[in-house]
Amino acid sequence: MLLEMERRLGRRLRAVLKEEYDLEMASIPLESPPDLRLGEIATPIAFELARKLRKAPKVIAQEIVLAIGPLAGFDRFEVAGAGYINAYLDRGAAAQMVAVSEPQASPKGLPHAEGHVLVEHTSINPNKAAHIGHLRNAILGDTFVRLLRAAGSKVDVQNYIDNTGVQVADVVVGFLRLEEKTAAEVRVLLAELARRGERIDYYCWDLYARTSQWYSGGTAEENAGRSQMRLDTLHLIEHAGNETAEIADLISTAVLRRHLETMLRLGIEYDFLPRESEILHLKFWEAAFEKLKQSGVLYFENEGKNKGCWVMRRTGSSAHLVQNQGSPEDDGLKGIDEDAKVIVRSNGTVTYVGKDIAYHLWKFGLLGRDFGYKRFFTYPDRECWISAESGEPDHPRFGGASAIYNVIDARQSDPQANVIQALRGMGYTDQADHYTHFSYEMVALTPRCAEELGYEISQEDKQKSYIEVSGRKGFGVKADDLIDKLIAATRAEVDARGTSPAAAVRQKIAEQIAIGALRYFMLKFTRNSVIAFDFKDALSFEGETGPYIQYAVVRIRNIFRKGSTTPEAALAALAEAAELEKRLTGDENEDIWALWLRAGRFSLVLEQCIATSEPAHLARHAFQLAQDFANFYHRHHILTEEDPGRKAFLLATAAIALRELAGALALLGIESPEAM
RNA sequence: GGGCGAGUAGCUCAAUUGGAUAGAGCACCGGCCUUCUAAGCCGGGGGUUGUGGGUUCGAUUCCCGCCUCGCCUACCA
Repeated sequence: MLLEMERRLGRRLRAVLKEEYDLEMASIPLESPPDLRLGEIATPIAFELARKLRKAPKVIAQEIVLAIGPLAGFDRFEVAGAGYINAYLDRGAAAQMVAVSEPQASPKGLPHAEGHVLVEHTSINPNKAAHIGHLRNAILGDTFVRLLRAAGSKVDVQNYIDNTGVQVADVVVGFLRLEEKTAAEVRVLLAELARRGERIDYYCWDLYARTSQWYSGGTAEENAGRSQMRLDTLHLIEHAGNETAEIADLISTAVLRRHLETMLRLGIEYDFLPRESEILHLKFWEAAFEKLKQSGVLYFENEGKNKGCWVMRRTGSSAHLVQNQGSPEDDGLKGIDEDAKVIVRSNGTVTYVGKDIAYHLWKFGLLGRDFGYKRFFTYPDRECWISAESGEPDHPRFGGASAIYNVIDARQSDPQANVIQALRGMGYTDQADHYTHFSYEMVALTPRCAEELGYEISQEDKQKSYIEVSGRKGFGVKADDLIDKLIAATRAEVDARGTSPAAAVRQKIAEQIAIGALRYFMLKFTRNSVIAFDFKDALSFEGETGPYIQYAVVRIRNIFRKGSTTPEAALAALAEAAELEKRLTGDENEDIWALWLRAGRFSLVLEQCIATSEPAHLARHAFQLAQDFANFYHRHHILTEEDPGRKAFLLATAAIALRELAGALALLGIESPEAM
C-alpha cells in the first residue's frame, strides 16, 4: 500500500514542480516522518529547491502544498518545521488497500525480472562438515531467493561443488596415508557409518584437521615429501580414472549428500549442483581461453616475475607500473605490470580465477558449452540436478541467466572482482552490470565460546572480540551440532510448558522454533557485520528473535480459535472506508493505525531488500510488526469487546497482523507453529 | 606498501542511503499473570556517533587528514 501511495505522490509532485517552476526532477525524495502526528509520507524537497528558486524552503513548501490539490487516497498535506511537506493518508482507504491484499513490488524495479536469475550459495568444499559460517551463507542465499521469487523473478538456485580442489585432496591424503585405506575399504567405511547412523562429514572434519597437522608435523625432509604427496594426489583427482580419484569421488559425494541433508533441516533446497570435475573434463576453460585471448583481456608476459604467464591487468593497477628491477640505470618505467593477475601459469596450468571466468561465461550462456545433467537428490516438490560428463537425455537447462548473484563471503571480493573485470573486458558489459557479488562477513567465535567448546586459546586471541573459525584446524561450531543443540533447548521449553499432549507434536514445534531462532539470528545482522557467535545469543528466544515473532503469530491464532472465527471471516466482514477511517483516527487508536501502516509497508520493504541485496531489512520489519502487534494485543482486549462493530474491527486488525507476520516469516524461511 | 570493510549506549547491533528528538535487543533497576499464552507488556537510567577539519539549510551518513581493528593482496589450489 505505502509503496503505491509513495509512487502516486511522487508522480504528482513531479507534475507540480514542472507546472509551478518548470523543473524536471528524476526522483523526489520521500521518507517516513518520525512521528505519526507528522503524517505518513514526508518530503524535504523544499530544502533542495530553496537555493535554486532563491526562496525560503517554507514558502516553497507552502506553494507546493497549495498546488498539489486533492489527491486520491490522501486526506491532506501540511507544511511543518522549516519546510517539510507532510502527507496525511486517508486512513480508511489505505486500510482497505492493505486488506484487499498487498500488491507485490513492481517487477519494473527488479534487475532483469523477465529473464532467469541465478543465485549461487552454500558452495561448501565437500571434505568436511558444514559449520556456522556456511549456515550464514546458505540462510542468506536461500532467503534472498525467496525474496526474488516473491517479487516475481524466476530463480534457479545453484550450489557450486569444488570436488577436485586441494581441500578434498587433503582428506584423501588422510584416508590413504593416515588411515591407510583403499577405495574398497572406504566404501566399506561409508556403508558402516551409514548403518550406525554416524555422519561421514563429521568423520572427515577430524581427519581433515589431522591431515593438515600432519603436513607440518615431521622433519623438514618428511614435510617436503608430504607436500609433494598432496600435490600428486591433487593431480590424480583432477585427471580421474584412478583409485585416488575414486576415493575422492566417494568421499566428496557422500559429504555433499550430508550437506544437502543439513540444509534441508533449515528448509533450504537447490536446483542444480555444478561440479568442478565437469568444468575440467568438459574443457570449459579451453573454450574460455580462446575467447579471452581473442578479446585481448589476456596477454602473454615476456618479462619480469610473471614471464611466461598469460596475465590480466588489474583495474587501476596500470597507474603504477613497476620499475625494472636490477638495473637502476634504466631510464624509468618499462611497462611491466608486475601487479597483473596471473591466469595461466608459465607451466601452462590455469589458475582458479581462470576456471571461474569460464564458469561465469557459462552462467550467462556465453561459453558455447554446457554440462551434462543427472538427477541427484529428490525434494518433496522438486528435483535437484548435478553436473555430469554425459547426463540423462531429459533434463532441465541451467545457465544462460540474465542476472546472477554469488553469495560468497567478503574475503573473496578480490577474485570476484577479477571475474567481473574479465567479463567487462570481453565486452560483456551488460552481464558484468548484472553480476552481483552478494558479499557478507564471516561468522567468528567469541573467545568465551571457543573456550566453552574446549579449544585452547592463545593469550593473544583471548584479547580479541572474536576469533575466525578454521576448517583446516577443525576449529568451529558444526552446523548440525548447533541445530541439535537448539532443538534440544526448545524441546525442553516446549515440554515444560506442556504445549501439546502429543510428543510428536511437541517435537515438531520445537524444531520449528529452533530453526526460526537460527534463521532469524543469521538474518538480523546486516551483511557486512561480522557475527561474533556465542551460544548465549544464539540460544536466546527473547527480544529480537525468531521465536518472538512466531509467538505473536501463535497468539493471534489463539484469538481466532477461542473466538470461534477465522481470519478470512474477519477480513470478509471488514467495514466500509468511512467507518474504518473513524476507527483508525484519534489518539486512542494511534497504535492500531501504526499496525495497519506497518502492514502496508511490506512491498516497500521487499523492494528495498532486493535493491540493496539485504534481507536484514525484512527481518527487522517482521520484528517491528510483531512489536506493534504485542503493543496492540496488550492495549485492546478483543474477545471481551462489547461493541460488535469495534470487535469486528479489532479482529480484522488481528487478521492483517497474522497475514503479514506469517507471510514475512515464510519469506525468511521460518515456519509459524500452531502452538508454543 | 596498496585495496576493501568497520569504529554508534556497559554488551550485540539498527538508522528508510544527506533529513525532524540517533533507535532496538541483551544486561541492570522498578512495576504487571482471576482477563485472547508472561517466549509477553509498561516505566527508568544510560550517547561529544574513534578523532581533527571541510562541504551545506541540515552530516552517524559525503570529502580530506590522523588513530585503532579486521579481511584481502602468491605462477599454492
